[in-house]
Amino acid sequence: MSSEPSLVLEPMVRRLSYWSKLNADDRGAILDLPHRAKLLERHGYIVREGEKVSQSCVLLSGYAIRQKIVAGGARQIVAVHMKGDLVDLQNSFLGTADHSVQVLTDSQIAYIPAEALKKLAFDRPTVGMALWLDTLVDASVFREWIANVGRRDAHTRIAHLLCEFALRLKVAGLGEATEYELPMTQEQIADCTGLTPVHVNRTLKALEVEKLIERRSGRSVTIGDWRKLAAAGDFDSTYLHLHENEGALTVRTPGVRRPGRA
Amino acid sequence: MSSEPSLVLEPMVRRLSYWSKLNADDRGAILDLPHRAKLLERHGYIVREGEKVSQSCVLLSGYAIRQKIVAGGARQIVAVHMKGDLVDLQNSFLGTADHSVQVLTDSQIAYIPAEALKKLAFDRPTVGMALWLDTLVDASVFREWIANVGRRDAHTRIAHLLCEFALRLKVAGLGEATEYELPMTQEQIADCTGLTPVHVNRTLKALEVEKLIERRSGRSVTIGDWRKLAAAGDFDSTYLHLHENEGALTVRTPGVRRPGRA
DNA sequence: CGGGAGGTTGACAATCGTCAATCAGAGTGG
DNA sequence: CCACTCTGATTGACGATTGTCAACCTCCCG
Repeated sequence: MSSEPSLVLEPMVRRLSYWSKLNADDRGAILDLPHRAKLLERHGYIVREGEKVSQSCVLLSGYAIRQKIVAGGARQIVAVHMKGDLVDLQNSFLGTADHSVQVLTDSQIAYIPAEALKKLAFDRPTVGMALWLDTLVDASVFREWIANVGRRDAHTRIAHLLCEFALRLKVAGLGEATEYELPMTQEQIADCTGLTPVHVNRTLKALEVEKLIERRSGRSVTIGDWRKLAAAGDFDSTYLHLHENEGALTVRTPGVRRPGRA
Repeated sequence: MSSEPSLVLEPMVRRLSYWSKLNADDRGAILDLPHRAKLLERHGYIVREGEKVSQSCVLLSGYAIRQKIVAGGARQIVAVHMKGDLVDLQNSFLGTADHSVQVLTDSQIAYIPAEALKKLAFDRPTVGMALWLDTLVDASVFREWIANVGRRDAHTRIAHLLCEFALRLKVAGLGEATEYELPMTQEQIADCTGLTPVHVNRTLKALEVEKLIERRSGRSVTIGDWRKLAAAGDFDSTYLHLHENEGALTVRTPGVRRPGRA
């Protein structure tokens, strides 16, 4: 750690601190990572599917999504990211991007060479483990999304998504869990949930009529009754692997097994 | 490497060698990992959702699945694993299992303490990187499954699954890519694809009528025309991150973008 | 030979998609 | 300040992919 480390990568430090106790040297080493900051406009691509990638990317502000396009042109969003998230470890270590990453809003990002990140990971096991855990939690969220899209109906599916955002925004320090600004259009929600925009619209309306959520101007969402919404969304925060206290909003639904399944 | 390393963990060495060039010391270190081998009977659980986990697990023979149960008892299978796969890095490093892992057939497994694995990973960066890449590829497969379940119709979805198995079995050295024994019942295929067993049955029949696959006694599947099946399944092997030559069976479907998507 | 798991098939229901029109709000330029 | 435009939200009518229910069949195994 020479002289004055830039504080640009601070959100990344914050994020990784969540998984491991980092000492001053660890933090310094992260802040000292070579990086290239950039302001990306709404709808800009961080990476495109199929590209060769050698840089990783941290989201410093704004929102981003990962998406895949299937035959026929339909889109599936496979993840949503917010401030501090390492949005491209996945692609960069594997060399070829198997999906695209796009920002939803004007966003500040910082590119970090994958090699530098790799070196840091193995020079400092504490940081390395934090990075690894970060990717493992991403994977856990992917699994939950498979279940969400595969085995829940539209109503449950959207309620689940709203619960996930609520908790993640709170953990990221971006707002209250029960009232937040959803950075997505209904079409984008549809692409997260494997539904159509029309059906999303109807389902949101239904959730509002049931008083599980309220909507005002723009895309603000207020959760009327967290417990009811979590129950409606079959939401159990275990998969987010939050620290004890932060999953507190959660309702645990005991897993009822369908009788007679091998 | 002391005396005679046991060869029990050989499938794990083979698997990790796929991602990094391991030297003799690396291989020796892996084989020397403390482990407890076990024969698990069909339908046995390696881990159950919600349990505390401190052991990782390697599949030495047989097949295993990861699954989640949603409200109402429906099951979603989120991954299928075969010989050599590290089936529980995901759960063990995170401490609490967010999903269950179950073997489909009688299988030999070996438990490895997560701590030992972690130590190995950071003592030997080459091995560490291989382990990390292994988890990143798992994550890539999860993403593809989200897209599969979210945005493809039943016909495409099942064709895609059959293609994935074909390639993975071949890479694992478990058979020819164009003819293999599917270790799953139709109900399990349904749980992989978010469909019902009845619909899976009809869809398989349709694939057979179209001569994309043949079925004989038991669950053997023969792929009639790989290119056609891959096209029908919108299958592009990029997401498996195989080495150049091994994705050769693949057909690349150029991503047609739906017009006018933000 | 009986039992059971899994595979097949038909009739019918429903969730969700498609198509298309209309509406509301934000930004832009004259 | 006010048309104009564009994106996104909303709604209705209708259609289809997929689910449900239930029966029956087939094979395997003790």
